[in-house]
Amino acid sequence: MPSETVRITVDTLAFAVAQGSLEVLLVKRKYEPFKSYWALPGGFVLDTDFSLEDAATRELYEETNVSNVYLEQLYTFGDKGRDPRGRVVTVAYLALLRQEGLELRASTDASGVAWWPLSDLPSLAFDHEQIVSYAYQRLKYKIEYSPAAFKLLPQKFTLRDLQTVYEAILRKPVDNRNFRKKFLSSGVLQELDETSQEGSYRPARLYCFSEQDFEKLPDRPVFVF
Amino acid sequence: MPSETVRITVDTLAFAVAQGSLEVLLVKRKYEPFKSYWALPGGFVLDTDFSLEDAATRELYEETNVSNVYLEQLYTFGDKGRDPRGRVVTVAYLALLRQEGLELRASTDASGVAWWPLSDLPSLAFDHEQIVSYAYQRLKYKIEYSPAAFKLLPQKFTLRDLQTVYEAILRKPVDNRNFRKKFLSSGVLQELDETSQEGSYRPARLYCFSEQDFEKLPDRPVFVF
DNA sequence: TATCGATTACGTTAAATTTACTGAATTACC
DNA sequence: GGTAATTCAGTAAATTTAACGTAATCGATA
Repeated sequence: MPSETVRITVDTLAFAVAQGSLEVLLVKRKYEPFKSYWALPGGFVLDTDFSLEDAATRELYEETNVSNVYLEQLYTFGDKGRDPRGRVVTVAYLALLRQEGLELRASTDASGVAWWPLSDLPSLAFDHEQIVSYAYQRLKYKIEYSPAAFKLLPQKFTLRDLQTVYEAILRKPVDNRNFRKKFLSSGVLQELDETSQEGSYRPARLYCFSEQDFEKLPDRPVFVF
Repeated sequence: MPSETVRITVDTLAFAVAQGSLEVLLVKRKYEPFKSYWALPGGFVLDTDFSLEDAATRELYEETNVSNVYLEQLYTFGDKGRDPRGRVVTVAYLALLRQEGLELRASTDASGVAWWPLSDLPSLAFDHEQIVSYAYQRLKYKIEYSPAAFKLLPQKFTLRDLQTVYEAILRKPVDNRNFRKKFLSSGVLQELDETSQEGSYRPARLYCFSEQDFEKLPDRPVFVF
């Protein structure tokens, strides 16, 4: 009665913002199916994985050497025929991180790992293009009502850094002054005593994100631009 | 390499509003595990199910005789130990429907089907209580930015009917006049030439929902009360 | 047939928020 | 000491929200 053999994988779509552009982390497949295609890092859930998120964390680490990142479940894909090897149900995860300090390293069953700009992706294995667009949609909404954007920034950042993240994700410029006003009046930013000298102009104040103050906000979109 | 045997089920949490109260559809289990506990309708994904949503639709029909309802994927639960029979990954679905015209009928492996008020549920099998609270959370947000509430109403309805749905889900009274104003000015309601006589007072105008006009709205919360 | 209770339906106003701006302050560089 | 570039402070009109008052319409009642 209980169905044929169904196998479960977890795939992770990792986002980061680099030089004002939104990028995703991909691995190049060394073997069939979809040999030499780029794909999301991921793989089969093992007996030793307590949770699906644990599995996603482990696979991300094994396939890219990336660890310690924010993860959340995205969507589960299970249509017949999405994997030529048989029925495979994939639980997709969304990861948000910074590129600095990473040492990308492909596993032995991959021939490469790299960041790709979302606006210029290669064609992907399986139905991974669908996962990418689903994840991007989610991210766009998420930065409006959650502290998601801060997962893409270092602890200390300037308002310009924060705005760059929003503009990269929204793909449109936002009004400098209204952006600052909305964030400063929201109370989620803690002003630090440090500044950041970027160029031959006025240095920008550094801030850090206050999780506690964020909790006080209503849980509906507050960072809408 | 590809893990132990993992089995996949789809469980559906069906919501409806009856007499101003939000209710969920449950089935009573006839066999172990969790014999005689109430649980969400659902079961194993079969080879014949093309998609996971197809599987959810089929299981809902087999276990409760309910068909033709709105379904959307909710979340996937896969922690070890959530099912005593072994590793079971459950893809949970959210269903929205009306109770009128249904003929609930339990399958042979269940000893009952019934609507339960969300505010007064029995203790549930597996981790189904977690699924219920996740679904309720989702529904609460969903009626703010999506036409979800209309899935719980007949084609023709009064503004009072609509308000009752919102109040049942939000669990709080809403200002009558502001509620009407917001919906009427949103443009998603088409005024009909009919009225509904409910009691010994002024009859209420009937409206229907316009999907097209809804599409024109910004995709952020517009029905917030 | 006039009044009453209940509910639908329409408006009004003050407060809060959003949007589109003006312009000053600070830095490195020449 | 001026210039370019960017950070940062603020203002004012337009829009939206929140909290109300009140008229219109029905069946029931007397």
